[in-house]
Amino acid sequence: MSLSIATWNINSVRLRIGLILQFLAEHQPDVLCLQETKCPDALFPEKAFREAGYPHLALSGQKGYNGVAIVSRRPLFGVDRNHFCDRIDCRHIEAKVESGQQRVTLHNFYVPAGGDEPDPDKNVKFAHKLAFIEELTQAAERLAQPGSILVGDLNIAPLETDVWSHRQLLKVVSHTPVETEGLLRFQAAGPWVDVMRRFVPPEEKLFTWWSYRSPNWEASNRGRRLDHIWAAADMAARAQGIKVIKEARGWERPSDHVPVIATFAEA
DNA sequence: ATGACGGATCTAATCCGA
Repeated sequence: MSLSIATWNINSVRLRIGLILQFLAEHQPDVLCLQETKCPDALFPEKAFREAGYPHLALSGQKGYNGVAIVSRRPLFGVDRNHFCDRIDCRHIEAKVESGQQRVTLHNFYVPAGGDEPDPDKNVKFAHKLAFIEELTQAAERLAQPGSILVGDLNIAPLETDVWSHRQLLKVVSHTPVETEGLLRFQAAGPWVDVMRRFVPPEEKLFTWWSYRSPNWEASNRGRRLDHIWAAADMAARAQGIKVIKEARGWERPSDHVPVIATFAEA
């Protein structure tokens, strides 16, 4: 038996409920963590998930922006929402799910994008992003307890091979040194294991996001790895593999992010 | 060669994403 966890920045859960149902039918993850749901909880398409076999929901949504959700085939326990940078902006939700004899804690994050200008003195959005990562680092020990998995759109591509051109993206928000070093400090503070890179060597390019603005996303392949699955050491030891569902970028009216699935052996 | 797009919102132009 195994536990499979998927993460997907869906860019509107209501607009793309059809694509989500297709993904769930094809890949049948036990749990799906969504970001950018852009949907108040009262309007979440609960019925569609229930009918697809995912009746257990943990929601933190708001109108128009941000929003995270955990949908599950298995019951969810201990749902909680953390807030960062003194804002209530629906960027974290956590829940526990039964896995063998234990309960696994899932943290689902949507880290601020950070705007265009990578200078915190000129751009308050970038300052917010850096402060958010810093607060996560302060909370790392609490978040990364044994039995924990962290997923989500972290909006940072930390390794050189996490972007199509390391050199050309060094001054582009998502791959600047202050961000990548900050994210790696947060990871080390857990410590968290980068589960995707356990299975895809760091020498190999690996992307989860391709801009809408490139008409020819597949041929030009100017992607970035912005979505991540991390695990505490005990869970990382149980990781069996990951899948990046790249074909989802080519579906009708797609999200600009694709789903990532990780599978863990049951304790 | 970082936008040529695409989403949500007080449907029209604006904010946002990264």
